Amino acid sequence: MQQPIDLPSHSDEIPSELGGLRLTKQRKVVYGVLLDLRDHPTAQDVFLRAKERMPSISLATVYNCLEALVVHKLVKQVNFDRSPSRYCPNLEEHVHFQDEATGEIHDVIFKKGVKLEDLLDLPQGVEVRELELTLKGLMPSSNQ
Amino acid sequence: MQQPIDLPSHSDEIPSELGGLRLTKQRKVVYGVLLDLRDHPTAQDVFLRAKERMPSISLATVYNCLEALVVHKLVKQVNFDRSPSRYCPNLEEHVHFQDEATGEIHDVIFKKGVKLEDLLDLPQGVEVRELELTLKGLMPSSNQ
DNA sequence: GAAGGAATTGGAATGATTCCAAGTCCACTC
DNA sequence: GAGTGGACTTGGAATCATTCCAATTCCTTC
Ligand SMILES: [Mn+2]
Ligand SMILES: [Mn+2]
Ligand SMILES: [Zn+2]
Ligand SMILES: [Zn+2]
Repeated sequence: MQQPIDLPSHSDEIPSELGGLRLTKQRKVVYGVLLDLRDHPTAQDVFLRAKERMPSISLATVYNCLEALVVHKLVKQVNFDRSPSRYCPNLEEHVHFQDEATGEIHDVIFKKGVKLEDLLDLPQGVEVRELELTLKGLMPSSNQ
Repeated sequence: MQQPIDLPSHSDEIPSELGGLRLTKQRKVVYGVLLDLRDHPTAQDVFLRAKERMPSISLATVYNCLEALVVHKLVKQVNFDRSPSRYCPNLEEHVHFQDEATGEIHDVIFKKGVKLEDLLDLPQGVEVRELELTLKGLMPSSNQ
């Protein structure tokens, strides 16, 4: 059960790939789920939502699709401690804040012009390839 | 098999507690393992090293001790993605850098005077309770 | 030195994720 | 427009770090 794009292949209006990723029906459903409600769902959450759109989809496929989307950098995998991974389609550089009152995860962006070197005492010459910053705390409103 | 401190209880020179944590033989062994080689070992690593000092210690106890040390803030639990947690006895505020060439994890401290608010566009009034920052990349020396 | 509560222990259970082998599907070729 | 090959999907089993549990062992206190 694999179907890359539902358009005539001679069309060049809609890509059958996205960032080098072949867009199968299942991958489109999974990606669509993430784009439609950007609440940082777990794989299980995505699975339940995807099933509404494609009842035949399997959990294994959801994991496969999420993995493919992450590898191709269309989606970020977000980890808070060792709880189930969450998935985020926001491609802007950003970090994650979890409201301890509601459990909700919010995107937070860096201020303009901030550089890592200004922040951290990194050893001379290190090349930072990946950065993950997670925050927990309370939002003003959730503060009763 | 639980033994808080090996000193007469009337002595007040060495605490039988540390940060409110009862120091049993096992907890001292586990904490000692972390202090002696600060290479951010996993629970499994700690277990193997602890067994050299106390062959009877169990993995469950190592997990229990690490948990207790973390709750009492004598040790930080460090997570890189979903790999096994690592443990760090460095109480200074710091973040973690993993050298992708060697796998080694290094402590990195913030520059003096850096404030989160200077860095991030946090919504007005949020109270940040926890911050975890992990980096991956290459050290200059490991660069060939 | 008995009692009670906390800590330790071995082993079973958990649960997110990964693995696997079988079945599908599709893009391409002839 | 059938045939092929390779990628993708799927259900179920396996993995494995971590947690749970019930029994036992240890202090600490009375
Ligand atoms: Mn964390
Ligand atoms: Mn990470
Ligand atoms: Zn996000
Ligand atoms: Zn550290």
